[in-house]
Amino acid sequence: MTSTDDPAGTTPPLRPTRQRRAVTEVLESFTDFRSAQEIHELLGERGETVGLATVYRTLQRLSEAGDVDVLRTEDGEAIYRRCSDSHHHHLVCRSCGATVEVEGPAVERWTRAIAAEHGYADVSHTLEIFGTCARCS
Amino acid sequence: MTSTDDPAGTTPPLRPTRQRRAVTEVLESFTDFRSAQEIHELLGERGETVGLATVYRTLQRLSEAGDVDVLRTEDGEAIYRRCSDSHHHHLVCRSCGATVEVEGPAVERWTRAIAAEHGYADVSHTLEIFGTCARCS
DNA sequence: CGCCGAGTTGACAATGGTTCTCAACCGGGT
DNA sequence: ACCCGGTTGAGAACCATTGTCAACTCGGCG
Repeated sequence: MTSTDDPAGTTPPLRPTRQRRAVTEVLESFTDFRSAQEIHELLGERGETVGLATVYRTLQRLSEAGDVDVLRTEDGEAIYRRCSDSHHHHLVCRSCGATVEVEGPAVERWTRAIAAEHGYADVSHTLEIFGTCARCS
Repeated sequence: MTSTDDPAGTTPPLRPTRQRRAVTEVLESFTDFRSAQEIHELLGERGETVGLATVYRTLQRLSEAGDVDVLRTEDGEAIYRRCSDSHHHHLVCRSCGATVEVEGPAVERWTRAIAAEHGYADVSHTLEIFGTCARCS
């Protein structure tokens, strides 16, 4: 739809720079989703100097390449995490934010089936459940 | 966690003004998701003069009240639609954006069950499936 | 019927995440 | 060592969304 195509096959070279390495390394240091700005801070704490713009650009590349998953928080912020950890979803309380991590083989199977049915390959998905927790209702 | 509480019980009165009526009417005129700005334009086309800020505020109230569903586009824009249409999810091609609407009673049941199991009430969820469509792979 | 107070509105400023710009820089093939 | 194109960083630019605040409206009351 945009110009994200790649007639040749793979995207250009992609040079392994200090900054890119730093970002992918930090991505290894946590397993949940973090915003670009948080990642930028983590880099700072590590003593790595990487421009915020670069963090955004790198994260963008990585997500295009399918190396990181991207999600949007309720207020529109983008959050990232490296792909393929124990895959799970979140059950979040709308009013107090309490979160429970849940798994469901059935859903995993279902999404794969649906995707296959429509000819989609290399499937992934995001699923968030919202509700009011016992304490808040 | 935020200040979205309501010690009294229900949110204040909520006056039925021309603007609010206009917004809910426009919401009836389409069944898919539209951005606040698009809704604002639609209002203009209808000859209704409603401030953009008011559209945002109204949409916010409506979503808090559970009268409209909110979603985030991939680039962080919020899109709205009045609730309770045939509930469905999207299967999106990562590379060309081609989208298919899919349904799955099983998932609906599963999310409700999981939520109940953890004591969460008033459940809703978001689910997006990503993959590479036949044409792109 | 006119008056009043709280809820609402609209024009505009302010926010804040994300992207763009562009000159300086760096990696690596020759 | 040299060059060229990909990369970076600082800051400006974007743009959706929210805050501000004086003017306005609804609806109950005297």
